[in-house]
Amino acid sequence: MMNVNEPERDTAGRYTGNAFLLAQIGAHAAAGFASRIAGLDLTPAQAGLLRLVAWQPGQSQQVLARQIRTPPSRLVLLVDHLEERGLIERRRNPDDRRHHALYLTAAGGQFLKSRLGPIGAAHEDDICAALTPAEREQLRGLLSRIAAQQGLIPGVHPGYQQLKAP
Amino acid sequence: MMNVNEPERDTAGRYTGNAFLLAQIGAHAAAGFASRIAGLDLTPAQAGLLRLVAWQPGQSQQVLARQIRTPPSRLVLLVDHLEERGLIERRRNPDDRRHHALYLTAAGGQFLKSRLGPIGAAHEDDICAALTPAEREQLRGLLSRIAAQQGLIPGVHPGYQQLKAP
DNA sequence: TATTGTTATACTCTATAACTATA
DNA sequence: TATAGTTATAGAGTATAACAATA
Repeated sequence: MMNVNEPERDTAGRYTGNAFLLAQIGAHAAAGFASRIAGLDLTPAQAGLLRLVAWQPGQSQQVLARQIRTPPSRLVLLVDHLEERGLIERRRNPDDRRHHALYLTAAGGQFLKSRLGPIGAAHEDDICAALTPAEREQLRGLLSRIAAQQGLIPGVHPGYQQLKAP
Repeated sequence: MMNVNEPERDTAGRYTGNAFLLAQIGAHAAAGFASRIAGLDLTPAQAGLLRLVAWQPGQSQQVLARQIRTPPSRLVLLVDHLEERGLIERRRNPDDRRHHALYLTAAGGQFLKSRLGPIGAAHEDDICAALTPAEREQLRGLLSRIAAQQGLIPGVHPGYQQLKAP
């Protein structure tokens, strides 16, 4: 068995451990997705927020900002863009008028279903082109367990915020 | 079987396809690695370049810049930092004095082996904590095939450059 | 004139901090 | 006084373009 103190390397000495492959393929997948949705005038962060609002309608901006680990000031700009396009809307909470609850509009729901959905499916199919359906399921199982063990929130992609060294 | 035109979602409607999981876990792994090597005063890009020079000694900056898809002007700063620390060195090519060939120094080789290596191994072990040794091998097989099919260069992590829409 | 490496400039993105309004 | 959201400012990081040396 391989020495656990040495990272895996191929015959040319290049590092090919799972962590490296995940980072490499993950960046590739993220870049590919960004490229696909650029035609929709959306950044990955905006698309992620749109999905988040769809899953959790009525949340305040503060709550959402904490979930994706981004400063509230950045969230404002993301929300601005989506609201200007009519995909989501801010509604003032009558009980506490400081809060802006976010909701998906009808157009936003339609956009999510007819535009973003197919793009996500095509992207998924492209990334997994090398694998059989059974292998894709197998991969999902392994990745899901890693994500759960690492404490990642399902469906929530934190913007690449830099982590302070402890 | 699942409709291939619909992305995979969990019971709460959250997107959990392989492409999303790869991007999510990949960003998490990259951030974790960045955090680990921050104590060594290295960025991921600098660490990647250091490894690249170790694998391919004597290459010109132009060639290396093309490989990691970064502008030559950015490479200059990365090389500057590594050279100031004595980990790599520029040598003028006597045949064509325009070229600066890059080589690992003895200190650089030592650093790679005794500092970066153990950190990479510990990181690998952390990311794969949820999996058995057999499952880690299984994952490596699946990921390697995806990387090959997607045309990713083994061991080369392109800095997160933005891809222009086609 | 073309190419390598470098430097200079400008731009984008993000975070920090000040500000307004509500409570 | 404290909190939600917003706006303003500043900083880091990166790319584009100008530049100097060499061919």
